Amino acid sequence: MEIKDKNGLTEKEFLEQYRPGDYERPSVAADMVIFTARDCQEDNYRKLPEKKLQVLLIRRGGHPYINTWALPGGFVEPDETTEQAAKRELLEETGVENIYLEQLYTFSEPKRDPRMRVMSCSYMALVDSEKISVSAGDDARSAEWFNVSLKKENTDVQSDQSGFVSVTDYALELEKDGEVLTAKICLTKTRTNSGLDSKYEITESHGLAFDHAKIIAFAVLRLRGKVTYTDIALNLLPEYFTLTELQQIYEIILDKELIKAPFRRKYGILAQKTDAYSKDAGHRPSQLFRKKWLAE
Amino acid sequence: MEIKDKNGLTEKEFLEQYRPGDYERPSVAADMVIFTARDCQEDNYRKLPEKKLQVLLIRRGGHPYINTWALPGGFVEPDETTEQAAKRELLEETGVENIYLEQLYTFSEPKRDPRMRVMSCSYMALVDSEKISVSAGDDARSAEWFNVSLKKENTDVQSDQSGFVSVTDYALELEKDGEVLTAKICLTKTRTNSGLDSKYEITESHGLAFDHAKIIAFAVLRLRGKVTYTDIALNLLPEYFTLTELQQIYEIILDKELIKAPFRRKYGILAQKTDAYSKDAGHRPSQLFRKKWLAE
DNA sequence: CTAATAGTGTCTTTAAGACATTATGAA
DNA sequence: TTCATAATGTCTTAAAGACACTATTAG
Repeated sequence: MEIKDKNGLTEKEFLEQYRPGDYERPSVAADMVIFTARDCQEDNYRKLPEKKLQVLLIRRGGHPYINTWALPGGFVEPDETTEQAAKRELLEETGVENIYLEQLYTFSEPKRDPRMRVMSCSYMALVDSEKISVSAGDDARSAEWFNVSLKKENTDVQSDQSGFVSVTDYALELEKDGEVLTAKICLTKTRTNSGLDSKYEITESHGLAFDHAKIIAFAVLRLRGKVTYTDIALNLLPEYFTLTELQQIYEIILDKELIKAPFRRKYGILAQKTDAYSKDAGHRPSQLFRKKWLAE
Repeated sequence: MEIKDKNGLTEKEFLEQYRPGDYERPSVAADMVIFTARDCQEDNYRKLPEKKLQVLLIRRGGHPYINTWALPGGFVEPDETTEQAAKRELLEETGVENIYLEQLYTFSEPKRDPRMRVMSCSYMALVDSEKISVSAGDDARSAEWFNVSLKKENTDVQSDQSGFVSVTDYALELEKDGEVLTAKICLTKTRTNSGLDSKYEITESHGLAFDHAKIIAFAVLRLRGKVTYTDIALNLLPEYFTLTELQQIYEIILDKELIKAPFRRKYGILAQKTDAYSKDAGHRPSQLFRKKWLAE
């Protein structure tokens, strides 16, 4: 009981005679925003090291955007999914496998790459600093970790009867050993009666290739949005950690200080007590915990 | 002060001589899950009409998947973004413009289309039923609204020291005038110590083309996830509505009953009182409200 | 009057925010 | 002993859940 189409072909026959048309197709790349959280040096032996949120960038050796910094990524091969491409790139770039990976957004502005049309299916990866340090330097390319800061600069809301337009400017700053890359991203939300337009625009970008400032800002905002209602933050911690470290992770992602007691009440459920303690801290030792992922 | 690359070319010279390689590229389509919420008939003159969440599907007239139902969508043209393609298709399919549109996910399994490689950049659109009824039938193609139901069937969690595997089965049911399309989607989350894999698989699909059951399930879950902390639900309502209608929208999205008083406390802020009232209701009339979008 | 929804009051339970107190170990 | 962090107690405030009560209309 094969169904035939208007040309009298079965599905099998149709597929055998099918030839793809010769129209223009885009290239598709998988680009990654790889985050980690790392301790900075602390001069005072009593003080805990401060943590910084970092992102991995690669120095471009050729045109376009020569000598600027870009997100790791590469083209999706014919026989792999975008996710497989991202995992492959991640392994090549950092030597790590089996880490948290989440698709972010597909950027498709026709002119985002001056060479030709390249869509970017972007991913966010989270990796703990211990894994990274093991495999650092596997690749000869100059990949470097930059401290990330994304701050809301000002918001302008104009509303009337049928909706509103809100314009928010974000300042992105990436820093490594004194080298600072900056960009400004403007998020415009236009809301009419039944209808919303959300548009990210790069208004300034220094030292970053393509539209990667936008992708990084998007990733930071996604991470910020998810951290309070998921267990995503655990992915930035090594196997054993203290509750203060867990809190530090939240603080660098949300870019604000949190109060200890309620933090532990809320997020303590993400940690499983062990009977080990931190040592040589210059103050009272802290109990070590392991990850306790939320079920769901 | 033009920077030259290793071949001594400036960026401008490089771009002028650049020729894209002749490797295989995927086609990219924009597919849409268009939701609306519509009243069903009610026999009892006293009772309020029940609302149903509906999705727009198009009957396929040719191979592959002939005579099954598919999401509206089409290929992305060389000079447009995926979002512009989605908006164009939306206008062609439903005659409506200027509605809520949100990118969902890019599906890229190499064999998801048996003809050739087609990536699907999927979008979710929300439209109020009044807009739709005006423009219904613009297109000669058989596009129809199906009632949607997505239910979690059972979850199996196996956890050990280093993580867990959770397997959840969802049953998707789409119904129109007695015609029922069904599918089962299995969501497997594999969590190892630092590492998460989320995989959607279609284990059964009757009457739906391609991997569209997966895309629809993804959209319903996204809508469910966002409805409690955004004002997204307002997009499914016409200009004037009652608070009970607002509550009905939440109930059909979340697929559970809500209690009136706390619902109004929480979501009443999304509505602006007018001095009009509903009429001919067979019971006490209700005050009409307009949308009051959240600032942010 | 009746059936059904509209609209609001309030009690209980739970969570969040803010701050204070005590404990502990290395130099 | 001192400093800085660890760990926990508790008071206040705000939100969520549950349910009850009164109001109002068409038929």
